[in-house]
Amino acid sequence: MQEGTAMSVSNTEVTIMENTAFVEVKKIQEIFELANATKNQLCPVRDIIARISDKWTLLSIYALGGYGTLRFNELKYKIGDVSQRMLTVTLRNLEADGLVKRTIYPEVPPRVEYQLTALGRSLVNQLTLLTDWATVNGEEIIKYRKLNLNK
Amino acid sequence: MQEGTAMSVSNTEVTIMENTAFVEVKKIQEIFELANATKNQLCPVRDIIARISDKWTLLSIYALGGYGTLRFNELKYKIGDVSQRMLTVTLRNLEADGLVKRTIYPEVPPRVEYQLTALGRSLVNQLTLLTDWATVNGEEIIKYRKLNLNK
DNA sequence: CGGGATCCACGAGGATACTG
DNA sequence: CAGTATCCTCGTGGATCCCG
Repeated sequence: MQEGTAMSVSNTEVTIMENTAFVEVKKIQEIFELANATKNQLCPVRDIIARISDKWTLLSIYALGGYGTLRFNELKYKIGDVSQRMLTVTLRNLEADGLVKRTIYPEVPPRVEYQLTALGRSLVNQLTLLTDWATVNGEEIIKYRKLNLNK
Repeated sequence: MQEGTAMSVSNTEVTIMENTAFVEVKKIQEIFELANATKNQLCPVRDIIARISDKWTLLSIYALGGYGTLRFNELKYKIGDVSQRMLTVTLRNLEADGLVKRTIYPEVPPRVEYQLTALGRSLVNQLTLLTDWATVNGEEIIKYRKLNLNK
């Protein structure tokens, strides 16, 4: 653990392997090494994560994942506190990324329906796992947070 | 569940079930209904997701997940383009949430080491799945994005 | 109804300088 | 080395009004 970094690294890896699959650790290291090689560009992954990690994006994907097809105002109502502008911007981005399909019905008054594409649906499955994690561990995090608030 | 949407909803659910497990869809719907009942508070989940979806938070967790134990500047170097201030803020938040452990060695010059807690490591496993998804589908998203750029 | 366009406030986050 | 403190910029995102 002191100055000989070679030994401490291998010790660290052993410790981590107790809780994280070794192959996963390797994968992460490769991503960072790739990022170093290409000078501060954490491959498209970073860009993708940044995009979907947006607050309204996440909620929009969830809503469409949970309810299938929604009109603009239905979606707005489901999310609750999103402004009309931000929902529009969010949906346009999702459409441009091929995650959401937008269908316009040339009626009066106009009707527009949104639904996830196959790509979008495959993402929901991943995000659901993350939500499960947050549901299970949320309380513990809140507990820590309040604990540190008193310091 | 509103006026005449009962039929279209069940049709929609059938369509979705082809690609998403029914139990997952139900879970999402319950979350949104809970959010409605409690007036615009998507339970702690939303708060947690918002917190970890921060750009530097995500990268810090990944770096610590991939390399185990890192000193402040090692971490800064791995991430690459994070400012020293934002890394400090990010690590303080992660520490307050119980995801990262901060160890100070009272030496001169001072040495501070960061590593994930068990809670943090369990999160890495979830995030890795998300990264896998981004790795597989990243190209397709970029493709769509460029396609729409020409419009 | 489902947006587009515009204006503006505010807070995240970068740059710089200093310190235990 | 690992921060803290201060200042300042710039983009996100809300409010408002208008349109097809």
